[in-house]
Amino acid sequence: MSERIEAPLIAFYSALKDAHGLQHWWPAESAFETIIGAILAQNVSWTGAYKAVCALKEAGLMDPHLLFQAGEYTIAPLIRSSRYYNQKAGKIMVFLSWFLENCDGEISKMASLPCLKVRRELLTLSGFGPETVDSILLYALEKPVFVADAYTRRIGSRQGWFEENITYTRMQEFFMDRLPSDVSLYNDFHAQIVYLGNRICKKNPNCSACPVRDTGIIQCRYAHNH
DNA sequence: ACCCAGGGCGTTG
DNA sequence: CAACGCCATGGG
Repeated sequence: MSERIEAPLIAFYSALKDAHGLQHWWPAESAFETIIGAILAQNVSWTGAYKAVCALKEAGLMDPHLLFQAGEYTIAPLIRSSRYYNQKAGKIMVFLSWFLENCDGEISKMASLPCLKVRRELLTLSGFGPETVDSILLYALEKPVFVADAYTRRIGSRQGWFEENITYTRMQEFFMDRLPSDVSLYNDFHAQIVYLGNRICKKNPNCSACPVRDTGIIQCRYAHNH
């Protein structure tokens, strides 16, 4: 309850923002598109996920009712570039079933439901884990929910903030306990972590060219062989 | 040829 | 509980 604000964490974020600029997440034309994008972006590069988003838009299907009517076997080939496209086509249908049933396919209704209730319910859907659900809450519904991920774990542990094997929940609490409840801050903080995480070594925590600690000036795009 | 990307689930030991 | 296998594209 005593949410004291920790300056070092803010300073870390500021260093990243100063070095790389605001990331302007989530790139989408609508909140619904953000949700679909969050599903398609699971464990794949954003370029692949974004191509799939565009394919759905070009097919005129970026709409809850039309997408649901199209069915998973129609959308699967459209989203090939998002990698596990058969699974993801199924996940989209699973979400749409919930969305149409509980919100009539209207984002405003979803946003007006209690955040924790939505979080609980989405987490029961097959294919929707904490990161995807929290991304939907933060980036589509603009709820003050901090999104953690594999990069957050990697970077946070290299910073000495927590152990590498920390759970998702505890990692999320680490940030929410130390940051003001600010949607814009949560938004760009996670985006900065992803930007940084994308260009540091996955395997070598001690890579001298990976400037995770302190400034955030990037030198290592794991271009060298360890 | 390799590595890895804005995860999550099901199955083993 | 951890440690895997599975899904199955595309860019560097």
